[in-house]
Amino acid sequence: MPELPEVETIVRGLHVEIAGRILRDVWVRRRDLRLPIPREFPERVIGRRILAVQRRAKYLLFRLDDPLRADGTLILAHLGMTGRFAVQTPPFPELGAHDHVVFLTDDGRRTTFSDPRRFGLLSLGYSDRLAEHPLLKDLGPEPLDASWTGEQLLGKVAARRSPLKALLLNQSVVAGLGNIYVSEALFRARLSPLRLGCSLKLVEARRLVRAVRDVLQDAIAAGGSTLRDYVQADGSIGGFQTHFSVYEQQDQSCSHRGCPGVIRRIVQAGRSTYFCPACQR
DNA sequence: CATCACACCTGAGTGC
DNA sequence: TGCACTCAGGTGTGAT
Repeated sequence: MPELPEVETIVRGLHVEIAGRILRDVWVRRRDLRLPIPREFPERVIGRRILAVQRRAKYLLFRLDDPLRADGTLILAHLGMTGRFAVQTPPFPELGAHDHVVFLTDDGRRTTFSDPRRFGLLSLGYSDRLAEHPLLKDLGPEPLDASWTGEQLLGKVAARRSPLKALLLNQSVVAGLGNIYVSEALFRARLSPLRLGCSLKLVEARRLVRAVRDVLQDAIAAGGSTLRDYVQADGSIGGFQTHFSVYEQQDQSCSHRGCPGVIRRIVQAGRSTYFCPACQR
């Protein structure tokens, strides 16, 4: 489900709600997510204070204080397709079959991690060794960082014979994009998802970088996109799904000024791609 | 490498 | 109502 804008929205909401709180108890009701939750998870986090909630790619990072380390422990979470975090205030609703982990905080509230499909994960790491973490070490640059440039992108894809769609989905090329925002960014950059990496010119790579950044920023400003499962930390839905230019817009006319094209849906590597064959070249 | 099929798992929607 | 089937914001593996 959640791509960078959805994760960023949830992270910001969680930071406001639970940063500064102490974890009084943690219930792991089901361990077998995409990766098993470590057995020592509760003992490692109970009693710790949440210092901050941050994001790297599509991972949520909960930084915890830790009297045993100069720079502490952290919880890594990935939402997969259907994962969600919800901060709840008493009286608490009954827990459901998909509420796999419950965090009780010292303010009397609780935060639940739910994930019907169990493609998500919860793991542990150390703040001072983030870059070496097995789940993070191969991730590419953050697209919203100023250090990610057209030159940087071109350096990664110039020798590749994969289509741009696949390259942008590849988290080691650039981190955080998923199926929605790849289609949307390629549309804004007027580049065909079928173009191969090795065909990209510098001006096009720069255009693509700008388009990726613009669409991600617009989506974050709208609180992300809700198709089916995604909700913000407070349970409200996102707003960007009404701004899609191409995603799930097949047979609609192209929204680029003066373009006579019609949006098409194709399948690349088993996943839907939406684009305008007329203006995306 | 690159591409594809397939796997993980559940729920929603559709057509008969 | 039931059943079969398709599809879904992700990621990883193994075959070719």
